[in-house]
Amino acid sequence: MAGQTQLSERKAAILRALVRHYIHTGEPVGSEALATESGLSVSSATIRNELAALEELGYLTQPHTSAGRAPTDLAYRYYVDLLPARTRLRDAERRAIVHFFDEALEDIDAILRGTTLLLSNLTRYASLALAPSPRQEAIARAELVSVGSGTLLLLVFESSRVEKRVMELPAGVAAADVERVSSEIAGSFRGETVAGARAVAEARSRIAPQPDRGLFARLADALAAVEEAVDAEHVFMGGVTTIAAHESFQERETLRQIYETLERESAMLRLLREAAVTPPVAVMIGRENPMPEMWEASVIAATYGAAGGAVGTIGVVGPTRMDYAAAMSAVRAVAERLSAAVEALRA
Amino acid sequence: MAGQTQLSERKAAILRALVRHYIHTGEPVGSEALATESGLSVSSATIRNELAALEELGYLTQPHTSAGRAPTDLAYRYYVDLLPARTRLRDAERRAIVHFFDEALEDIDAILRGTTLLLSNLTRYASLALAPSPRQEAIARAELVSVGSGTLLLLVFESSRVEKRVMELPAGVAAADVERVSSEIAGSFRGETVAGARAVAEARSRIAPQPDRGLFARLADALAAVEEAVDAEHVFMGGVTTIAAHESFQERETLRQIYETLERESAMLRLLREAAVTPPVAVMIGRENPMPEMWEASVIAATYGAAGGAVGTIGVVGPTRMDYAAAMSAVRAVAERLSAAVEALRA
DNA sequence: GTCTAGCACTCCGAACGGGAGAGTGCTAAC
DNA sequence: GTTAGCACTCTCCCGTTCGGAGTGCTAGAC
Repeated sequence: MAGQTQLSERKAAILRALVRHYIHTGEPVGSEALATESGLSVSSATIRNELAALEELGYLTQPHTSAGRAPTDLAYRYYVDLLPARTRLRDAERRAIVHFFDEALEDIDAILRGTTLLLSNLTRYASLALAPSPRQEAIARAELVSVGSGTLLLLVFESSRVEKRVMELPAGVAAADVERVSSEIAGSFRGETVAGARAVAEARSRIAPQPDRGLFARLADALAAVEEAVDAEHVFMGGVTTIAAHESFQERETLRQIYETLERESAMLRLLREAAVTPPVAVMIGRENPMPEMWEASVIAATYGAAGGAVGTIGVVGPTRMDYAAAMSAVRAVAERLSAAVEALRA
Repeated sequence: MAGQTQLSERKAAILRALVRHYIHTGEPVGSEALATESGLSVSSATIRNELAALEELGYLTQPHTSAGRAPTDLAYRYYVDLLPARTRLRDAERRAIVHFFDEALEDIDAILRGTTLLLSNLTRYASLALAPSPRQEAIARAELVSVGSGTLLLLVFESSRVEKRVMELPAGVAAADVERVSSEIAGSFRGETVAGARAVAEARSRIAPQPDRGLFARLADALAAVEEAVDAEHVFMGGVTTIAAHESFQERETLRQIYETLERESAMLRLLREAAVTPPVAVMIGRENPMPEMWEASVIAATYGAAGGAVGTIGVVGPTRMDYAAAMSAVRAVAERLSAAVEALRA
């Protein structure tokens, strides 16, 4: 149960070999197999003793007395922490990534949508991408547009992202008033963040003459709503179905819960945010996850973004028995390329 | 195998009772159960004879010789075609629908997103919503906005939908030129459809003086791209996970295929389009579906939209053993309310 | 003291075989 | 045409058996 103890070199070697083996086969590993694979020249009996010790330390579990051992989350954590900082991708993977980013670098949303597909093709896990939040971003254009249904507040950010919000107008506001306020905010919101724009609108809602006053109050409300919505609205997912293929998720219920959690965008938001605090690649294994529904899954995440700009997050979700080495390098490589692509978009 | 034969009244009654029973229990139905439930006063032996005949006609299958019978797609089709045009919703369902549409009638995208959740809560099936394509819709505002990454073509439609497209500018175009063309299209695109706007841009690209000429050519390209993208980009889904709960989808592979198909937006687009040709509610049962991956599933779809405006589609996807009566009335009721809501948005 | 060979033991999972239950098809009588 | 009766078929469940995998322990070797 301790787990913090420094492992002997031999225990470490056995543990590494076991995790590697288990990730590969998915079957509990026996002492015999480890004796040949670990590279140590000791007998299976010795391995058995070490295995019992490792189980005592909390690294391993036994499904039943006469089965081999499987890694616990703690073992995966140990394994991941010792993984080399960067493993080489396969050529095919490199090519897929390069090829993708050579193509259409249109619009950030399109890129991210594509990125999720790329990532889930590379890893065979579900993948997620979070657009950089424009909270910190400067507004390039703000205006009010009259459409059939009412009046639309339109915000265009420097990253070319567009946010819109339908506003209810207070009574007694004429088209000309809307027009006037629209050209006012075109000037006064430009270069501001959403929060800044809201402050401006609030200030004006206190001092402007009617009917502008009421209009500015509504504007402040709409901006507050944009601030709220801005994070949630841009989560992209891809390959969610691929994880159904992994036999770790045999119980329908686990799978259903994971799907359901994936479907709740806000949950994913939180997940990626929490996961991606450790650069360059963050790994969250099984029960390390704050959400109990995801305790059978692991998340690998990395942030991306142009230097000095807002950051977004990408990641994959798979079974705890995951090919961490491969997934981590894939996520990392894609994040790096994606950062470059975002950088290019700004130029 | 024929299936087109007119069924005797008694066969029809038995078939109806069987389908109803099977939808309820999911178990093959025996002659005994039907004898009591069908309302006919005949013995189970008679029913057995009729069942054998119905099987011969292709309406029923037997998992094995000593099991009851289950409906084929043909039986479901027969059952659905005889369903009353409109069945009453439960009070709780009515209330859920009314309640939802009383709330936030903000923005069409938000409504549709909510609608998918509503529908899947009502039916316990996966649900889809397709936004009305703005192909036929009038442009309320068009403009060019300079952002960090380049120039953005921004189109606001009367329904408050916004489409954007990043444009590469030809060499030798100054900010002032963009400005000028932007105010020109603000006037000339207004009230046009996307196709109309493209025609305008094309015409101008032939006769305008440089540098506007090149700019209009790019504009025409961008508008063509918008036309392409406009259908695909607005498919909403909800409750995709709920269908995992239905025991009809026990084989993981079937479920995976369905998920995968649902994930392919273009496939869903096609599906809903094809499904929703028969008003008021279209039903596509099992193998009636053009895509083999969906042969284990049924789709119920209905169109919605403001009178005279573009139509969108909503629908649900569930197992062929589906509560058709309930699902059809739910889809229908939601589509009607949704039409009213869309109508209200326009006013 | 550490390692190892050997062995008894445990447990799972596949294979097997009956027995109950559900439902059929058929036959013969009404 | 309908029905009671019955033999038959098939599945599903349950208990049993049995081989295999892998363990823990002990006693001896280094």
